[in-house]
Amino acid sequence: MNKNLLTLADCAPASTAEPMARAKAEDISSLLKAVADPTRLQILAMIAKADLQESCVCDLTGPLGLSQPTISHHLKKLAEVDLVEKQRRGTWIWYSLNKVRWSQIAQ
Amino acid sequence: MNKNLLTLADCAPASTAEPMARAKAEDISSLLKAVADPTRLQILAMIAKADLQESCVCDLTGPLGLSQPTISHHLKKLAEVDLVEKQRRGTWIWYSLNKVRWSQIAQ
DNA sequence: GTAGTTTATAGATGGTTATCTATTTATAGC
DNA sequence: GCTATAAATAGATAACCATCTATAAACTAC
Repeated sequence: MNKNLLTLADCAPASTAEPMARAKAEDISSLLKAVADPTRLQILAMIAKADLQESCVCDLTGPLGLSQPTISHHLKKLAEVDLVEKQRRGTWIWYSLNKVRWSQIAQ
Repeated sequence: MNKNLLTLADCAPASTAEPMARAKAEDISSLLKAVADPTRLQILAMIAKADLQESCVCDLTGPLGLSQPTISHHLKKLAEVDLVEKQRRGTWIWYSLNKVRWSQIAQ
């Protein structure tokens, strides 16, 4: 591909390099997908601001105006990519940010 | 919410703080959604590695194994959030990373 | 055990999206 | 003008996903 002249050369790839491995792209994508939801961003922000930086499901339903199963669903998505951790204490389950994971991501 | 005792107190929000504004969460989310696709990640990586760090649509179809309209669709998504810029030079349209935008995002 | 509370799961539904084929638009060279 | 090529757009389709209601599971207190 000639970038200097406006000739109609064949449009061959500019680089012979392989594209980023699909598996790696999908790995990064799955992490980003987990965060690329406005409700989950709000959940993460709420956990970060909460006392002891942890929240239970019932802390989040009211302020976010969503049902309990919906909040559970979002927390599960965040836990699947290790962005949050859960810890049961009695009746409640406390969700917190997985700081090891977050510092990894910050690279 | 009492975190020290296992009493069945009412489950009031731990913090009286408002959740992150929905509009802000949706803004961030739309940017992340644009990047949270494996094909678009591959496209960005290919542009970054290309000569002069720019690619045309036909540079990408072959290596990624996708049709021309599909690549155009993905580039449009990336352009909508200003992650890539387009510049026509004759028959081809060259896509490059919007470096101002990327450095903004790096914060 | 029963009753009450918190969270998870199952199933349904409407909206979004990644992909394709077919077509149109824009440009270059004749 | 006509032909060829690059990219965008339109329309269709299948997969995915955020949300709900209803139900189950786990735990506490009695």
